[in-house]
Amino acid sequence: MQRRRPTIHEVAKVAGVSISSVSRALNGNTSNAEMVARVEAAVQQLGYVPSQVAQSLKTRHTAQVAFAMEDIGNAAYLEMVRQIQPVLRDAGYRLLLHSTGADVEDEVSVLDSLSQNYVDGLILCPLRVTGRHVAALRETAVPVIVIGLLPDDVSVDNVRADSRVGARMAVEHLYAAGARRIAFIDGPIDTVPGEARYAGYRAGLAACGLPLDDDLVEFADFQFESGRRAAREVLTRTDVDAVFGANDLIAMGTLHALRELGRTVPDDVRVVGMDDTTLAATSFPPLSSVSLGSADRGRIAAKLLLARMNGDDSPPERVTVPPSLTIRESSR
Amino acid sequence: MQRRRPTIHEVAKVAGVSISSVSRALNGNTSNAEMVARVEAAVQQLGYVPSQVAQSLKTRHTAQVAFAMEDIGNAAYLEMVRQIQPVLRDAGYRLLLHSTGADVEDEVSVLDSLSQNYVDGLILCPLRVTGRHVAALRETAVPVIVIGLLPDDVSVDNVRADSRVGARMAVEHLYAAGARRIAFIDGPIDTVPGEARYAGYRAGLAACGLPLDDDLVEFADFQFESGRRAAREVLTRTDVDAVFGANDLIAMGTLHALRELGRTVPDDVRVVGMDDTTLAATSFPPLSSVSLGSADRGRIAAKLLLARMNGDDSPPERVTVPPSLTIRESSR
DNA sequence: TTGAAAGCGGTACCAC
DNA sequence: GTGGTACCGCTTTCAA
Repeated sequence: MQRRRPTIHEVAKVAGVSISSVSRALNGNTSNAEMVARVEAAVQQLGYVPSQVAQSLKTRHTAQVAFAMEDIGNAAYLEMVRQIQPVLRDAGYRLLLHSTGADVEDEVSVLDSLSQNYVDGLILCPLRVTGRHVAALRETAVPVIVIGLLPDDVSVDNVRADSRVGARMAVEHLYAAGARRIAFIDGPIDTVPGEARYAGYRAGLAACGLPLDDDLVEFADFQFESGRRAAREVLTRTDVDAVFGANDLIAMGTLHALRELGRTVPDDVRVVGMDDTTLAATSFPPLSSVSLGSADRGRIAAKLLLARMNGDDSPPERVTVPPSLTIRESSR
Repeated sequence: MQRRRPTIHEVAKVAGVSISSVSRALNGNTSNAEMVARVEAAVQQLGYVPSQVAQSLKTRHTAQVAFAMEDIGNAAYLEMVRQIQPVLRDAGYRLLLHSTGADVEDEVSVLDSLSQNYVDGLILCPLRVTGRHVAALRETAVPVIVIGLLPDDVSVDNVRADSRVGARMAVEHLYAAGARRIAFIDGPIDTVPGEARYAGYRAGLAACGLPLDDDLVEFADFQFESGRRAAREVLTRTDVDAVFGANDLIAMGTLHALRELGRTVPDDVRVVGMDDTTLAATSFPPLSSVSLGSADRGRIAAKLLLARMNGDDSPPERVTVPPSLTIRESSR
């Protein structure tokens, strides 16, 4: 292993033709079938593979696209990846994943450098959008699609979810199922999703004519364990006949807390989660969950990016993917 | 956006020096502090970012590493990614993920082309190892680390789990807990893990003095739904007091099948899974599972690869990470 | 120290 | 149709 790779010159020598002819034959820019055959024989014999680095330098095109997100371990991003990957692969692009690790500086540096290097396009899921993000977005050398909220004055293609409406849907569904004391376990209130989901929860209560009771609300950090703790807190503190968890992990923690407290689901307490990850379908009982359309957002972003990389220069698009509720046993 | 990027020539012109000097200043190969300052000012002013493509062509070094696996959605691979990513990033490499989609052709083509292009190294998790894999492995232009089983005569660094021993541990644990009719829901028998786990299951039975009963064995495809179906099959076909699922998804499917059939866990039937993913801890009841050390394997593979890329040419290593069993309620 | 120039491995234009 | 050659943007000798 680790042998030096043959170059186009060696292929040319073996085939007894010029490098121009080799290049043409390899790229289908010749009509001489015999030439193609000779070149291919030489390629075969040498095990030649064109250097994509050299091709990129010349063609200014890397056949790579980056997807930068907070954490590849997050199920929602994972779902996006699974949608983005095939779309881009079919179009001949490799996908490069970049976990920013929730670091804003790192995110900006991805924009600054990654976006200008080695990729033909970038899909970015920013946690928060800072002034530096905006500045960097204006300077990028390649098309960028942002998944998530973006200030209105930034003219970049943008695909967003609507977790506010999604949260409201969850509350209205629980109300329709008969619940009147609907608890809410949110993520951190100082994050974009945490804040939007809380707003949606309040909107849902208002729409149903229910009062906002602070005893029914608790904040966790979008993880299973902290969700369980927060749920225990609320469940022992006040009367509850339904719990809406701000994501599926929190809802799963809630299911465990309920079980520990001897409450049954959905008879005593109904539960709804959010994100509709695979966790929801495999939990016991299967968890109702509001999907924010991660898969759709990923697919749409990929297609949008593809169009931009193909030279589409119509005005920036702003797509909002509507949420949808999947009702399973936990709230039936 | 989409402005043309400045090149080193423009920086040189603005700074009033030659491109050689710019290059030197940027790479710390000069001792003239004033020169560095002038160049940096020009860089700042122009927003210059060196083209990594051009650098790579010259230096034959891309600062990229690929990790090719079956499906990034699989929790075990995800865990590897989370370990590999930081190790490589700290060493200045970007990680490129490639989901092969369980397609052998695709896997080989990754070896053939990706390994020779655009990356300085490759970590590969092959599902099956074919003759073509072996041939491709001998030809690679960059270091490759294989995670998973590899024929002994292939001299490539190899980090492996021991799912055979892991499966045996599961069976012995279930036997010790009192089970005598231990069913096994395997993945496809023609995959490396499927085969190894089956062998481990048989070894476990033998060690416990239990007979091998074909009625107790069923094959699924490592997914939740097919695991559930296969479990139903076995559970309705014969007498069972324990089920060992070849991965956590299959075991989760088994838990659901048991519930549908009105059997309780662990009282009627004990269940053990494999891979010890986050699913195991959040399931109901929490699932006992054999960890194959995915995180460790990922970390070790990354470090091995780093060493190889740094020129380490000692004989190929073969590391085996031992399995470990985490006992939770499902088999208590 | 600094600048000129020769590549790295391709592509594509240009004469022939 | 084919081969010679000028780049792509950078690094790195080599002289000055």
